[in-house]
Amino acid sequence: MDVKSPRGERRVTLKDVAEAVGVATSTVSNAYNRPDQLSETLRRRILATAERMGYAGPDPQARSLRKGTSTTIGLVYPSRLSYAFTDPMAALFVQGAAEEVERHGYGLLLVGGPADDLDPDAPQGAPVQRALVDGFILHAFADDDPLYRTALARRLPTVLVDEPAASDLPCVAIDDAAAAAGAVAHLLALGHRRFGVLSLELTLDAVGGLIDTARRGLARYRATRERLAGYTRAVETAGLSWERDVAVFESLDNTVAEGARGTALLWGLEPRPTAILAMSDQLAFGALGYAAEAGIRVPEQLSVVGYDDVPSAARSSPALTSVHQPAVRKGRESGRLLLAAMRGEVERGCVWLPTHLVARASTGPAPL
Amino acid sequence: MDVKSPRGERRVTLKDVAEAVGVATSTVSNAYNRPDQLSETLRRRILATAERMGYAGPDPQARSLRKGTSTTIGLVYPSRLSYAFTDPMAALFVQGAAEEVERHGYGLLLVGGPADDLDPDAPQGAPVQRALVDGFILHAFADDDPLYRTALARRLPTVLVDEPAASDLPCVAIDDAAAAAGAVAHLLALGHRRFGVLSLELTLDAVGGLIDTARRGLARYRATRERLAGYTRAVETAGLSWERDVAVFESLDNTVAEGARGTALLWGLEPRPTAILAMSDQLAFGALGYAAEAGIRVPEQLSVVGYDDVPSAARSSPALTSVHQPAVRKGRESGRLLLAAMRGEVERGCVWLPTHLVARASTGPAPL
DNA sequence: TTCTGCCACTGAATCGATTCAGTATCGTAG
DNA sequence: CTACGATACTGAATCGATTCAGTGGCAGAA
Repeated sequence: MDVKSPRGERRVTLKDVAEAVGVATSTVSNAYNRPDQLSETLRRRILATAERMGYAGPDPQARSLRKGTSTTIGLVYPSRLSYAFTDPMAALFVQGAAEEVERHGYGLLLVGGPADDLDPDAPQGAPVQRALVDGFILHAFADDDPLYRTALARRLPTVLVDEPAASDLPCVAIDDAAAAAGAVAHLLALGHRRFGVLSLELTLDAVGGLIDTARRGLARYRATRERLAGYTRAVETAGLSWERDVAVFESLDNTVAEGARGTALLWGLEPRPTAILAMSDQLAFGALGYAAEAGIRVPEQLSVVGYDDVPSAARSSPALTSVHQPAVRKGRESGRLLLAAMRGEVERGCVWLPTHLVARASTGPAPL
Repeated sequence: MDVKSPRGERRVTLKDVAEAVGVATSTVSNAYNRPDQLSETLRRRILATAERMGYAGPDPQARSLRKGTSTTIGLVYPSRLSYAFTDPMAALFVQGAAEEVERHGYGLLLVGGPADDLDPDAPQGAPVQRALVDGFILHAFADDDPLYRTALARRLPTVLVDEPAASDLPCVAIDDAAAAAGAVAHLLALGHRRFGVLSLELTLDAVGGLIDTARRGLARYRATRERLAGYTRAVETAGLSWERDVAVFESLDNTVAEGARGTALLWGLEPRPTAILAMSDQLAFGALGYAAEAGIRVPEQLSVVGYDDVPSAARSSPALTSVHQPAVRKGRESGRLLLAAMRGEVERGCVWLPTHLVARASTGPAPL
């Protein structure tokens, strides 16, 4: 009947221990949680009995219900978790968030979107509805992602990352438009006049491939939207045309393979771009990979600018020029803001983190 | 009084909704969990009322207590989480574990060791004792880590990763000794006769720096121990001396900086090693970094072999020769085994995953 | 008409702890 | 000798749901 205990032994509870020792359940509870409330001798006796009986300690679930807290914070990704972690950026962000929350005794629960190929007898409902957490960090949602509303419906303290469009919730972000414009400025200064953009997904159901000007305005992810806006502004300020001089490839996911595929398409255009603006280092690595494979010399024939500046960008060959953003700190700030919100300290407005361009060997003067 | 609701409105419960609609609580519960148990009209009315009252849905904590499950699995690291995630390997492992468990509707809770610089009024006790999970994946513990016992004391289904020494629990691992020996064999074939090892921590309280032969035998982490054994075997089989021909640097943590520091020390030895055996790619990147900085030509003057073969190893300059291990698959297998164990399917013995050496540009013939 | 079976819903027990007001005991001070 | 304050422990209420054995009503069959 009971699958969990094949031997049929019912699980030992605090009550069992209390009966065995001959004290009230409250006393056993105190033995674990408030040692000052009972004599040291009794406490030792209780703990020894518990040990002997195989009592696993106060059940976290019961405690959690009674105390009204789970000392866990939820980190929510719009996609499947396994997609979120294909980019080392994700690890850096987690590192920062973990650093902040674990210092305050909190655990970090990774929560993904609903899976499509779900095991038929898996529990129903979105993971975000079932998550045992005291607060949420919502990471880079599309404006119209239904999961976003579902998460907010939990009415828990919440922090938004890269998604300050919506509302009066605390948030953490970078000035993506300015950062993107900076990347263009760098290339303009090197004489580039024709660009290829390797874009992240624009919408929940990304189409992928080279996209027309109309679709460029449809981005539902704030970061993507802002970066495109930044590119546009910088390009047009320089007297160039966003439509004529910039080709945009929308990738289906943030992977090296997609970056390579996009670069192949962009390189096949006529006239061909002299520089690639990638929205992540993963995509940029794909560009470098395709170039190496196709015998295109970087930066002599093609310049490449990444985005994020993950640690390995400095080690690639050629070393990748990239827009640096403080990933670990982003995680830390998210955690900090959430913990503050949970203490009831309302922090209004966004925390804007600085970025800067790191010029390395993957960019150079435009070819004639 | 109630910090969570600054406006003083008590939180809305299922009972409140039931009263408002005029039905039993069980009916409201059914409206959420068993739609077939009530008429569609009543269900709609209940859901609408709940929405209007600002009911956040059945409380996960209460549900969790009642149902006796949390649909969450815990991924436990011996150190602080923020240390675990300094290596991209960690992200790949998480990716695999997440892929497997989220497909079955489970969440993934990251659990770290107890923090030292803890916030004074953080909840007491190790996070592992408070974790709201249905099972544990224990990642690369030292044999004598007390946290290990604490985790087992929870008496939950458990899977061990890189730690099959202990017991009859299901586990996932690679043949570290053979893999390490393979790295040595590659270098021997290239004519190398004098080696420097960049080792991971040997014990919970690592000392760091160059270590003597006695300490080499003290490794408490299975992976580290096995790799050292593999190096030893390969070196001695070739007629060389483990003590005379191999210097070992123990790093304090798995970072590029430590790899560089270790390489500097090894390079300063007399006679100097012609090849570096690193126990992680992070350490190996440190070796490459130091070499570049010190003007040491790789592989002409010094060969470097990494371990793990993370994706960026293929992109470094020079491209890193490394022992490949299937990190994502390791995560997947861990998840799979744990879910099986939770279903009561006992799988005996370890799952051994294959490794292979990937030779790239960072290794070459030994200098004369 | 009576019986059977189904549908839609109810009530109470239960999950395993924590909390807090309250009681008994005892040493000490007045 | 009484009163008082500590100290050590008890008992019952409570957290917010889920579950399951009922109950009543109604349609269709006998």
